[in-house]
This record gives sequence, C-alpha cells and structure tokens, in this order.
Amino acid sequence: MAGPAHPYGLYREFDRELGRVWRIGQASLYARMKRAEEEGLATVEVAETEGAPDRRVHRITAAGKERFLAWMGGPSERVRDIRLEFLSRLYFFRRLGLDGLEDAVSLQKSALASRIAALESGIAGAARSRDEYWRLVLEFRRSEAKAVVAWLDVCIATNGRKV
Amino acid sequence: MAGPAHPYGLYREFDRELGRVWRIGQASLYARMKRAEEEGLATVEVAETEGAPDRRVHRITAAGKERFLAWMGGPSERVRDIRLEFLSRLYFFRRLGLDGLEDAVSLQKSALASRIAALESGIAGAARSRDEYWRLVLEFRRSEAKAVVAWLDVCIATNGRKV
DNA sequence: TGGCGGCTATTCACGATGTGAATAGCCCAT
DNA sequence: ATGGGCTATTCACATCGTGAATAGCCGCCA
Repeated sequence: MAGPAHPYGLYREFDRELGRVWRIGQASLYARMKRAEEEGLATVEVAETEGAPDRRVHRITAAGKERFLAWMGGPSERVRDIRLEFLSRLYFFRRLGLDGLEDAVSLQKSALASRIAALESGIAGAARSRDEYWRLVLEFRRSEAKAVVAWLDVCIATNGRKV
Repeated sequence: MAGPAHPYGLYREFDRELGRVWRIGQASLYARMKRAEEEGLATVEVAETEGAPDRRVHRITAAGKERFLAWMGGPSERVRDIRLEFLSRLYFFRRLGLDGLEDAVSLQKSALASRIAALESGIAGAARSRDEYWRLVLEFRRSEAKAVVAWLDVCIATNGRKV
C-alpha cells in the first residue's frame, strides 16, 4: 500500500510503530503475507540484493487494495475488537496519509449507537425479569461501548485540530 | 467447587449460564478438565450410570481450591481481560454464594487506579513530545479503564442493595 | 588475516487452543 | 423394528503464534 515491501523490512517498521498497539511476531507477519499472496491480494517477486539474502518483495493487487480500504472504512462489529482494529486503522490513516478518518469514525460511532440501543433494551428486559447478573453484564458492555464513543469524539477533535 | 461434576453436565450448566459471557466449546471444556486433573487440581473417578455412558466425575483437590480462590480474589492484570475474567468471577461469586466480592472489587479498582496513573503520565509524556498517535492510544486505554472503574462502582452498589 | 559477533532475510517445527464430527449405547416414539 | 435424539466422551484437524534454525555477508578487533 505504501509501495512494494518485503516481510523483513515491514516487520522492522511495524515493530517500532504499530507494534505498540498490535504486537505481531516476525514469523507471524511472514505467514500473513504469504497468505495474502495465496489469496491474490499481493504478488511476489524475488529481488536480488547486494550482499544480503534475496527479498520476497510483495506488491499489493487491486483486490488487495480493495480489501484493505474496505477494512479501513468499515466499523468493527464487536466492541472488543475496536481496541486493536480501530487503533490500527488510525495508525494507517496517519502513516499513509489517507483521508476518510472522519467517515470511519462516524460509521464506527453509528455502529456503536445501535449496539448501545440494543444493550439498553436488554438491560431494561433484565431489570424487568430481575436477572441481576445479566443486567450487570449488559451494563458492563454498555459502559465500554460508551467509553469508546467518548474516545472517538476526542479522536475527531484531535484530528480536526491538526488539519 | 460446587461438588463433584463431570464435563458433560458442567457443560450443560455453563452453556446456559456462564456461556452468555464466556463462550466455551464442549471439547474445550473436556480438555481443560483433563488438564486440571493432570496438574493435580482435581481427581477423577469413573462412575457407572443407569442406561447412560460412564461419567468421568471430577472432584476438586485442596490445590485446586487454592488456585480457584486465588483466581477469584486476584485482579486481572490487563484491562482487556476484565471483560471475561471479572464477569466470570462475578458469576461464580453468585453461583457459589461466596463472599469476598467487595474485596475483589476493591483490589481490581486499585489495580486499575495505578494503571490509570501510569497511563496519565504516559499521556503527559506523549503530549510533551508531540506524539499525537501515542497520546490517542493511551487515551483510549485510559478511557476503557475508567469505564471499568465506573462499572465496578455500579457493581458494588447493586450487590450492596441485594444484601 | 582469521574468526567472531551481528545484521539481513526467510523458513521450520512445535505447542497451545478451539471446533466439528465421530463414536457408542440406550431410550422413546411411530 | 427402527430411526431419531439424548448422554457422554474422544479424535482429528485447522488456526495461530513463537522460538529457534539456517545461511550468507559485513565489520571489527586481535
């Protein structure tokens, strides 16, 4: 996405930057990139180097770009995935200088809004049926979801300030 | 802990109740109970039944009880684990009629308090060094941690009301 | 000059973990 | 009598991540 890359180099970069959020092992990144190739999301070309082992240089395909951008734009379905996914998206938005962060934020916020609405109806139901435990569980989830919404607002504000 | 149990029966119970929080497959529960036996946390006795296959009845040992109670009391180190762990603890506190929930809550709260303090010093540092991304990441984590603290207060209040 | 440590780059073998399906006997309904 | 469903356990397999192995080349220091 930011030009051709080989796993080793990408790992060095990620380990310093994205690695603070999304810890990924070297061998794991190799496996993912190999899989991306098998799925036709990237093409691989072996490039010779001077005084170093050959590199398996990966180039993203149209299908790969599409998949990546869909992932960048789309909201995370599960609240617990936002921690990893949205913070990673944020990293890529900044790293690649992409725009559309505002859209991604609003999409995620509206996904969270319906999630919260569902949780609140569940909470009301649990309260009605005196299911204290279930009510607490749902309140936990609502609390988390609301915290993410509040953070997304901070996120937009910060980004707006920068632009 | 609530008397002897065999995996199949325990699964039926968990699947209905705890399963709403901690989804665990049947084969997975079997594996865990087998491992508990291997680690000396439970003893197993094969019991014959009338018109049904034999049961591998598990009985918790002293070591197992100790381990379980330590887990019940101790806070989750990572905020993201609280979702699963603390809600499971809450389930067992209620299911087994144990007391000590207040202690577990305060322990978790103080663990979160130091976590939040560390995050805030990190946020200040990131702000100083103009590392916007890292600041947002840390603010995300603080936001989550604070939401859990707020929920823990609700949790205590609810439980207090019941007693 | 010789060899040792460290860097680039990739691969491999393994362990943990979870899941669907297989197995097998028994009961009940049609 | 027989097919479906329940109790109960096990198996084989896919996924996923990790540490270590491999291998060539470079620079450093004795």
